[in-house]
Amino acid sequence: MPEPTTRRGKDTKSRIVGLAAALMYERGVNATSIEDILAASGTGKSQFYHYFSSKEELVAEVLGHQLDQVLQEQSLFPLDTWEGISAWFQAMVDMQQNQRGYRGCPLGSISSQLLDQGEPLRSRAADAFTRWESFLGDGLRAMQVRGLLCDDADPDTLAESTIAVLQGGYLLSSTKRDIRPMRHALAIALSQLRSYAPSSRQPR
Amino acid sequence: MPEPTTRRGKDTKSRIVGLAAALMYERGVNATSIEDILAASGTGKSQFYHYFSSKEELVAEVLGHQLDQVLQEQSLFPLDTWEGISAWFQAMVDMQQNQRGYRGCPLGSISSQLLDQGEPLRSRAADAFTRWESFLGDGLRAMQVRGLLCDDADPDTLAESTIAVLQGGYLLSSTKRDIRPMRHALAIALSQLRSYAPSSRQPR
DNA sequence: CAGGAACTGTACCGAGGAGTACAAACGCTG
DNA sequence: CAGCGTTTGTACTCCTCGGTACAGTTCCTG
Repeated sequence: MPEPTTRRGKDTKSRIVGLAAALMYERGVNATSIEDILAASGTGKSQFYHYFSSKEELVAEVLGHQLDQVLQEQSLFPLDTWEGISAWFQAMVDMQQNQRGYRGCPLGSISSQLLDQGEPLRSRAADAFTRWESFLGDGLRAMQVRGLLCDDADPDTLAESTIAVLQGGYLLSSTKRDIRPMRHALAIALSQLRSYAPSSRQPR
Repeated sequence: MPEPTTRRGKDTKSRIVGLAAALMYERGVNATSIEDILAASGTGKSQFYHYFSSKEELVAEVLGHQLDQVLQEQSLFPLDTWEGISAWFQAMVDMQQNQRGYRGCPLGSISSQLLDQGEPLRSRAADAFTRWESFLGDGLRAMQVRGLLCDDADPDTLAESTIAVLQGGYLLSSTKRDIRPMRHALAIALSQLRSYAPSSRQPR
């Protein structure tokens, strides 16, 4: 629990979190032992328990790390234009199929594994999703101000639904090792958003 | 691996699978030990290893059991009418919030936990989803024949997308312990389906 | 160049869980 | 009722993994 003060300490701790995130993303949270992480990061147990009181605490930090990753990737796209959103969707499809090899959403896959891990972790996962959504919600709000989105659209609800649909696509695509469910899910999400564009005014 | 021949044997095996399914659904696959299952079902280890060669084989059977449950629930609704689909969606929302206490989709939650459990289980989960989808796909095809769905709609793709959106709703709602994401996701799924109804003919 | 705090190495402990051994009991068939 | 395959009870082994103990090293500060 003591935060590292020296450069060396900070480096060690962040190396542990980074490697833990990568391994847990690949193999799953439960299938990743502390010792795996320490071996991969070239550190010893005493370092680990110097910075983390338990595995649970590590998982909490990994969750935050994954959220940061997701937000960082997302910040490459201007989520306050239709083109930006389309590009973001397309990029997620490309990554899932190429770099990621159908391993799912970096945030979603870990979150789903925390549902049965007791209360503190579950609510942290919920917070992570909410923060992700508010990023997208902010973009949608900006579009609303500029008249790209109807005034009666609720940006936060739209954002939440979009992330939900996205997660469903990730799950099916990971399970089937087939990019199509994700592509179709994102197409649905986009058409849902677009149905709130003032031009294509359909009654819902 | 020997299938039980006597009534007593069949009963024991199915009791094990049923209890295992319930416990794994509640606590997660990894958090459910063989001994937990045996204690709950009042059986001993020798029975277990008489009927299953490993925990992995048990999990495979549990997956099939959950698929059966889902298909059985679903068969209560006529999935070849708009009313039937609406009622089915509504029932899932109600169950998730009441009986199930936000524990997710009986099939989806276990499937997501099998992604990192190696190849045989992952592909079995994929098959389970596919079989679920074809159930819905059959209903949509029937609607198509009766003119309730456009001819240019692809029932199987629509079914897959619907299940994907549904899973995303389940995940967000379980994580947040809030029924709204699931309700909104299902609303999106329904409006997506309805957009293929001949009456409300919008270009996509 | 002390001296102490931050950091690191290594050996160990205890719990739990998957899987095995082996013997006993059941129940159908002849 | 004798015999044999099916089913069941119990005790045990082996191993992994989270967590602890304790000693050693680094490195900044005065």
